[in-house]
Amino acid sequence: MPRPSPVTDEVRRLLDTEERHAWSMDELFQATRSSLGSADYSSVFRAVSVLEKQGVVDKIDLGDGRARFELREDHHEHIRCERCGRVEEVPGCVLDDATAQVHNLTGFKVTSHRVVFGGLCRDCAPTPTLPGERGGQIAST
Amino acid sequence: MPRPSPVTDEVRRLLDTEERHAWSMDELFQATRSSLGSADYSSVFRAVSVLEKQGVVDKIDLGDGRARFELREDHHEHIRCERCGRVEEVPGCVLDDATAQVHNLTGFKVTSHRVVFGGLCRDCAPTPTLPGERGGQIAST
DNA sequence: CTACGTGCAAAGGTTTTGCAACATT
DNA sequence: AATGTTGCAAAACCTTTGCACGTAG
Repeated sequence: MPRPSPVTDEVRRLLDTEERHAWSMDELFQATRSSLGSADYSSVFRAVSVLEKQGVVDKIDLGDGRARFELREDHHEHIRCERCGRVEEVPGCVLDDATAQVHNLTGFKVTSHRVVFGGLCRDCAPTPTLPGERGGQIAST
Repeated sequence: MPRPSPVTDEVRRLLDTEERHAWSMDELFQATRSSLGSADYSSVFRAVSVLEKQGVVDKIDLGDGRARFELREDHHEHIRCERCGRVEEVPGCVLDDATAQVHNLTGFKVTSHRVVFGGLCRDCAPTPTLPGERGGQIAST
């Protein structure tokens, strides 16, 4: 395997950095290009795709029209500023006390929340012997 | 204002129908075209956009890559079958007992959930006099 | 030579917009 | 005439893929 993988390496390094969460493809692309001087969008895309397949990173959708990626770590939710788009992490699982909790944990003034559950409907669930049980794709608790 | 607005009227009628929730643009388009015999995608799109601006419908993102629309009614979440894509409503706010609750309410075998809070970060929140406090929207844009 | 990472270009899918034609007020 | 609705076509976005080149093993 070719040794020089500047793009892939840099993408991995960036993701490992705690500075930012939920990187969008463009942010990752710009950052990589900035670090290396140049880089192609598709290369960054493929690098991230590989990391995703390897289970190293998760692809998340915050509802702003672009995919975001971050290291697969502890379970947590996200909070996105409706004005500037800043995205931060909401540590732990706060599906309980919700908003108040979130405010305490992030300092954000919570104005909305969006929840989407995933599962198998009545028609799909009763399937004879599930191949291997599909775990939560997007998020799980 | 022109009286004949077949597309807009039909879109509105369809949305008023309880039969389906979270219509995707394509579903709305196909249904409208089916009812009227013909209709243009952009016309349906604009009709929905107007309804959205008027606050009659909400645009929601279930994370499946397409926008969905439904009448702005009581607060509720959604659950989407990971196999067939069927989307149904999860009545009430179940941010508390979460999964168990959802299962009881929908019959779906809940395998995942995705939560995204929206709000104003520390830098944006301290803005002079907020227009009128935004209630729990759905956040998009 | 073989395998893989990269760059370049282009394709796909969905969401938006420009513009002219039309019908009703 | 004025205005809002449509249809048709094309643009804008973001995501994804095909292909050829180049390098290290």
